[in-house]
Amino acid sequence: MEQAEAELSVEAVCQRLGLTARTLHYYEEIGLISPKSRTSGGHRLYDEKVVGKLEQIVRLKNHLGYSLNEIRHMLDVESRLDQIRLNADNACLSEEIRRSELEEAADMLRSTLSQIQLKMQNLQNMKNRYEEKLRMTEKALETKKYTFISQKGSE
Amino acid sequence: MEQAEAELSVEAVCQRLGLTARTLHYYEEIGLISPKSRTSGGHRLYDEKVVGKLEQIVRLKNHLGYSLNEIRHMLDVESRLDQIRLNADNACLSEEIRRSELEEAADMLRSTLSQIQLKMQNLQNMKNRYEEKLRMTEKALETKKYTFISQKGSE
DNA sequence: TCGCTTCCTTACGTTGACGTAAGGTTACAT
DNA sequence: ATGTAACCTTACGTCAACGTAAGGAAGCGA
Repeated sequence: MEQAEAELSVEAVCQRLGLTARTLHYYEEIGLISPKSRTSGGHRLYDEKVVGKLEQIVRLKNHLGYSLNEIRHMLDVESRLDQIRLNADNACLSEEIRRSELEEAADMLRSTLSQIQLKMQNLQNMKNRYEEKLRMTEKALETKKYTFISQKGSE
Repeated sequence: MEQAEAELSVEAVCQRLGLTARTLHYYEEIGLISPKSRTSGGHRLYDEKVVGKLEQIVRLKNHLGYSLNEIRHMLDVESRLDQIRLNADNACLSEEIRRSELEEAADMLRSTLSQIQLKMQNLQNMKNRYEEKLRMTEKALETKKYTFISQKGSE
């Protein structure tokens, strides 16, 4: 189906995402990512899937303030969901086991979603707060402008 | 105007916010907060203003993932704005200086707001993503339920 | 094959945000 | 006055998330 994807070197991935090699190694150490393969000499080779994962990691970490532990947890849930979906129509485990896995995943998703909801509320509050402050500051600047002008040369 | 506010001990503040004394000390060390006064023996006394500030710090840190450095920066901008507003109608500095301070503050506010905007977008994306996953998981559970029922006792 | 760059592993260093322990002082109820 | 709980300062410990340096192997264009 997919024709052999381009294999990305460490450098290529780092440049595209603004990360360092050390960061990739570290994320691999703690089980967040792993290279698709290695060269005969042991050099890591990544694919586009890893790049997408890394993008998500960066967003979750930098913009949303999740720790790498939390992120791993979230990614684990996602991959387990994919896993379940994969062998859903395919080979079959016990119905009960599959059910409980799905329930667990759903719970995690709901909890994550409520966390996100909370964060959004906080962000909205912050936004309102700072917008108000900005309005006041701009208003102050407006009035100052007038006094400034009227001082320099009236009319 | 304000009648002497209740003075809060370290313990009182910590209990209300779920923080430790060490945290208060640390925040004081790095210039985030400071006690309103001290007892003759050197014990710290806080007021309600500090509590509000701490609440904001906690929100910015835990929910929005800002570092204490970034937070100090934001609080600095806010307090400088208050400062400007205070001696706005009161004693007067040079108009130009005041203007440039206001401009600077406005810039910082705008940059902070755009950061917040970005975070909200990211959060919205995450939310959509996880809602979709949740929907699919729930759908899977629904269909499983039927097969489960029809297996056990049809009708 | 040579030279240069990229990459490997191993391992110690660093920074932020506190935790924790020590040794002594202050506040307050009895 | 006294016990004890809360507090003080000083200082070393810790954990996450990498940075950085060392010494050597792999890739690769000329």
